[in-house]
Amino acid sequence: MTKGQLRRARAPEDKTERRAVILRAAEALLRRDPSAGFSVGEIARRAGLAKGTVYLYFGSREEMLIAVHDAQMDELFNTLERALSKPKVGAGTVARAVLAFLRHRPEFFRLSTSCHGALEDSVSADVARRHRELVATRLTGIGHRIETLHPGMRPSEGATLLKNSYALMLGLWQLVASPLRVTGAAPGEQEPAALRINFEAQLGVALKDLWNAAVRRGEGRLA
Amino acid sequence: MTKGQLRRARAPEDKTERRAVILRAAEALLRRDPSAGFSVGEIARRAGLAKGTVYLYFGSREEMLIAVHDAQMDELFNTLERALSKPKVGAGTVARAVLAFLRHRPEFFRLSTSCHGALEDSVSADVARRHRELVATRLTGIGHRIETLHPGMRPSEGATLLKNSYALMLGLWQLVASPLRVTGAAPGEQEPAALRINFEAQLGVALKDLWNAAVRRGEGRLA
Amino acid sequence: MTKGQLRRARAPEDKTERRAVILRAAEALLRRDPSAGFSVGEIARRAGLAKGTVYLYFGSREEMLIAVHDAQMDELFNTLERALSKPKVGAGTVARAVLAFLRHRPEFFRLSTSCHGALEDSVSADVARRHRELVATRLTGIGHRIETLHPGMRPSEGATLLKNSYALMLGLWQLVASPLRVTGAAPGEQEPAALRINFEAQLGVALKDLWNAAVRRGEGRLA
Amino acid sequence: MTKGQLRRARAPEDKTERRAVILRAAEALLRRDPSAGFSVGEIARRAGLAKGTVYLYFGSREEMLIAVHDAQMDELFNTLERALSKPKVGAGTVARAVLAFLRHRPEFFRLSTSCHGALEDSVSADVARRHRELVATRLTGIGHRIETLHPGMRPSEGATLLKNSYALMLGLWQLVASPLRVTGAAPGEQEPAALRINFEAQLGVALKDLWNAAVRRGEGRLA
DNA sequence: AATGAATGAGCATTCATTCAT
DNA sequence: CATGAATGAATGCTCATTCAT
Repeated sequence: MTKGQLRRARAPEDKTERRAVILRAAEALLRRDPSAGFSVGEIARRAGLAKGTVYLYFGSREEMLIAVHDAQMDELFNTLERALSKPKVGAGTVARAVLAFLRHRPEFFRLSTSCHGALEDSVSADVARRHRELVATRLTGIGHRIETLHPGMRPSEGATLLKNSYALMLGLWQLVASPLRVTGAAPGEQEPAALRINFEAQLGVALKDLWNAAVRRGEGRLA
Repeated sequence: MTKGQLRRARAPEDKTERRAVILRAAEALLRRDPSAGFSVGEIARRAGLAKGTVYLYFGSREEMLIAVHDAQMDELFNTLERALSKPKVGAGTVARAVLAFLRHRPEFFRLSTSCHGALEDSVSADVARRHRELVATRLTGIGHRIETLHPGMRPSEGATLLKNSYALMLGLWQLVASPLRVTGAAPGEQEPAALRINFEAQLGVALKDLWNAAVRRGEGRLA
Repeated sequence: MTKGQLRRARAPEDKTERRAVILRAAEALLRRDPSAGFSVGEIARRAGLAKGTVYLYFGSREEMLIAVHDAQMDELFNTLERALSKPKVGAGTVARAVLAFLRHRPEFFRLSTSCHGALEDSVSADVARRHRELVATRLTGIGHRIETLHPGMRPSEGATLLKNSYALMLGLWQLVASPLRVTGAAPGEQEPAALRINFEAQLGVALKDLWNAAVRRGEGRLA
Repeated sequence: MTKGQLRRARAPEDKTERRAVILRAAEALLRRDPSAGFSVGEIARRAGLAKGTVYLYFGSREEMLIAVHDAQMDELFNTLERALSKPKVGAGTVARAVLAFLRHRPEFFRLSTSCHGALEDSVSADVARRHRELVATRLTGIGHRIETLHPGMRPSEGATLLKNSYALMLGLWQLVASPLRVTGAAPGEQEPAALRINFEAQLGVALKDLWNAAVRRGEGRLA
């Protein structure tokens, strides 16, 4: 008495597609329902698959989360690369690009945080390594591009700048952006002013500070 | 079926002490055993108490975690204040102070991350508010101190600088510091170079960039 | 650091009073807060005593509940005796008296039900016996009175009539009276008509049926 | 860590059967071991299933109890219907049928009492409604049958009679029947005579009283 | 390949009862 | 006598994972 049962994925491309369906469902769940813990069961339901099927494509719940995260990071890196190809790039351009990305992927940092936990305990060394290599490769690549744009920069300073920028965003999000939609905030209740900041504005300014400092350091060496 | 049973905490000081014992146990668990999920049972065991006893001092597991976090944040803020009272403070001084703190509290950011999750769902609005107020108060206070040290700074720019600094640390930790002790890292296995950075060095530089940029902005206004 | 600590009950009458205070608190709790399970802690709180103190006066939670129940049964029996002393008693008089009692002791049957469970498992044979003897004594006494009023009745038929009456009330309450205030009954939601009866009216009629049948049986013998 | 693991219930009939297995286990537990609280764990053990499996078939412990109760009520109602189809039915026939039922389902009223409590707090409004509708439907149906048998009866008087009968049984059971098997009744120990009644005899007489009174009321109207 | 029933370890939480103070 | 801190067994429930079909 099997139910709707999707067409079986026989060809490799079908399998890739099936994998993607699951990832999309996971992403959507993360985005849509912040509270309802992302259980495998719920993800399967949204993907229109049975729970067991998910395990044909992912070794564990955590691997799946990491796969979603990897895909999103890839998107983010692509966004960055596009931004950096524009003429007259500066911290402003980059910040705008990133913020646009975040607006469409509001779950990005939540997921990032979850994955970080997963990488710590429940994931095979292999999966963890693959993930880190992906990040490293892209960081280095884009870092080089930045170094090219700013001749005085030393090798790896570009990647460092990127890491700092990413860190700033992630930390800032955790510190201030997310609490805004917290705990059914009694109507009329307010965040303390010291925390009630404009995530985007503050991020923009801080990114510029990091970026300009790095650029200037490079220019200093040239002079 | 009484076991060892600690001396009963009758006087208020005793109770405060008992509370502290639990918090210390939780802290230690967090620090020592990164994998073993911090269950109430395990914390109680380490505190030498029965599980039920913990619930005499904390309304729920999450409240307890938040209390640990609050205490650690307080420590961090105190560290900051001490650093800021020194003559000739600069980003370097602050960075050194913070790094020293983190070396003794390596679990700090893991806990911070956990609490962030807890604040999102499982905690009473009241507890959440109290926590945020604590943070806000200290941020504002220390922010003022910074503003005083740098006359050109505008009100709240000090707190903003602090938040950015905190965010940077938190994000950087999540990005690079913690993975270093991951999953029984197969001996000989190496982090990709692009990630295998010196957390402390990078944090120091980035903090300085943020700090100097803020200071300079202030000085610009004075001139 | 003992708190308000009531004056110690030294004299026997003080002890009796202390016992009564606890019973009253338990009763009030039962009456007022139908949901909040009657925990020993809550009862102690309402009595203005510490939990341990309660255990000085009652061997266990169940003993306490039974004591409350015994007291209430005594009241009910007194009510009955008063009703039976009136001229021209009939089922109507009795029913009215009982219903008046229930209106002031709406928790009566809930408690009765609880105690029944307690008697089954968690109470010492001694306490159970004492309880049953109390009931038996009063039933027999009042039964005799009824038999006196209706000359044709055989010995013990009075008590039997009483037991049937009590049973009818108890069962009817459980079947229909209590559900009326159930589960936040969605506004507009209605009990099925077959259940939505008037407890008092139905009880009145049924009691009369039992009563008249018994009386008539007696009269038949006389004729 | 798979144990014996029953054959999986794939077809709907299998699932129904599995559900029934659980219900039977719960029933048996209720019947056999009056003391051992009916925990979900124990029921699962007796059903030869894992705890989690039970939750595939019932939303909560209370839902399960209510399901058992519903099934037993259904049985009782069927018994009643059968009794009422016999020629020359009277209270005696009905009483005998019911008593036969109770002899095979001695746990019936204990469960009834438990469910009553559950319906008050811990059950979803939906489940509660479904239960009450079941009862209402059957009561009305059988009530009609009674009304048909006794032409003078008014609509709903049949159902009322049923409710009174049920109430009488339930109350009588609670008052006298169950205590008989109490707390390891010290050998030689006796119930007080006033309580040591013959449940069946007393119930039979009282039911007849109620029944005859109702019937007579109808006949009175016809005359 | 896909399914989804079954599993069972894991965990937070409650509360009657005890006993040191 | 009174207190209330401490206890810890008991229990309902979740959910990632497995595997028979």
